[in-house]
Amino acid sequence: MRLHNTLSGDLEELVPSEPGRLRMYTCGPTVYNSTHIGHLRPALIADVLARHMRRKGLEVQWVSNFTDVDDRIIARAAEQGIPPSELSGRYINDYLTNMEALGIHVTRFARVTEHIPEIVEMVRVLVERGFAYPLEGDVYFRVASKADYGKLSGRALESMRPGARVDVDTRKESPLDFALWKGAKPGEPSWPSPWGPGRPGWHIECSAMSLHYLGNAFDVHGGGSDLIFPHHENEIAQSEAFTGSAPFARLWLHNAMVEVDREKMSKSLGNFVPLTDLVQSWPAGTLRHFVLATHYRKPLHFSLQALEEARRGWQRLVDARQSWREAVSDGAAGAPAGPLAEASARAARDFTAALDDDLNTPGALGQLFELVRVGNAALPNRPVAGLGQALETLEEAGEILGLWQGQGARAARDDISAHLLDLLVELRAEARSYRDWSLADRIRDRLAQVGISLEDGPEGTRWRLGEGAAPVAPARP
RNA sequence: GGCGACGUAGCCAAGCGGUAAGGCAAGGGUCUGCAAAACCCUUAUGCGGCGGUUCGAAUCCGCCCGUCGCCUCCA
Repeated sequence: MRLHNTLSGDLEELVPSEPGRLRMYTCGPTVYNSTHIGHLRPALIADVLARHMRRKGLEVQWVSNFTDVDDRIIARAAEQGIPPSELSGRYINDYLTNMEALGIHVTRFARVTEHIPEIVEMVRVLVERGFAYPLEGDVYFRVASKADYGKLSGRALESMRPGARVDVDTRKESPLDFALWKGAKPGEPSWPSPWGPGRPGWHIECSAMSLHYLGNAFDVHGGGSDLIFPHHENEIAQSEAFTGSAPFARLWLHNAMVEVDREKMSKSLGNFVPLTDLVQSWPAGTLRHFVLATHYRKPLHFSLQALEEARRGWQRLVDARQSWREAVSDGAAGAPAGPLAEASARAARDFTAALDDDLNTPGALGQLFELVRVGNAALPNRPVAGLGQALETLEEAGEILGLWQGQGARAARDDISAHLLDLLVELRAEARSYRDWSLADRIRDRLAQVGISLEDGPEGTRWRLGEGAAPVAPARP
């Protein structure tokens, strides 16, 4: 498959350096605040990439991180009068809970505080080789020591405006030099090091942990586009200085930002909805559909209306899957041939081709909707030739996108509630046979109030769980 | 000021040189006790603007306009 590589600016064929195994690292959150859709996007994109590659038969090793020691974590913990580890633990838990609900499974999460020795060793080597220098308990990376600094973000050293947004630290050799290690101030969490007690700077953790778990020159490194500079630029500089070889990562995958009212959603702007609120109010499949309906390199516009539209579109796919499943288990599937079988083969092929083309999830979704239209149209005339293939295609493709996430439990038909529902449907059918429309409508209306919809068809009444969505609005700064 | 991404119908969104997928919304119809769901039909001579290359451009090139991001907090 082809993916856009930020390093080259071009689409490149993704060929794992180690046959049969894809090594991937994505930057996770700095855990000082709640998880939001902006954090979901890179994780979900990597998740779909992982599912797609696994379907191709590759083993995928996906590592992500929690930056759990940082200035803001320390500051917020102090505000709240709790230890930094308690604050970071809370938000790590928040992130993991949401990822689990959304069906995103990282192979390994790495926490900075659990990899201090690797980080210290890396900094030590960088100092030893002249790429970094200690300064009053801190250690800084010497940007001037790397001739190719700026190659990821396309910047020339002299073009940057030091101090544009942050005060320049005049002690440093160059304003662009960045901290690998920060000496501890009183009361701050710290670890021993050759330069005195301190903690890692912002960028070094990703280098140390990705190299530790994945080795050098791994296949894909991903994250939000706001990390290109300085975070990923600095990761490249220090990693390649440390290993003495390039590339540190072969392909750099960056997603565009999630926006609210044409403005980036971010923790610092405060215009975000905690992901937990969304996960509680919307089906996981809806949220996945919402994010995947926009190509990862385009800005994603967040709004409740957009979410509701995503929910309706997604519901169409879920409904088709459900009615096809029922038809197949009723023995309505016909011969594995004919127009629907052909449409299924075409949809499966084009779905895969779309994902192969720079992870074109919107195009892939379009293929599924097209298949649903053809399949639904064929459904009334039984037996339905090709229905088996259509269902299989829909199931598998939906699985790669994770659209069925969380559906299993909701749709369970073998619990007490389901039996009670069947009883109500039965009683209502009796009322209908007496043409007692007011009673029939009352049952339907009351069930609708609790989120269950009844649909009368030629073969009886179907019930399904609707999705009541509680309103959730983004906070404004 | 520099670097980068992007600009397609009312909204969202594919398209990567061969004559505009798909979703949502809207209108009409079939079905239904009424609904819902489903299906059928309708909705861009047009792809930010102006030039250029080409037999042919939403797709390639140039300039301009606009939006967003980054230029040491950010996914």
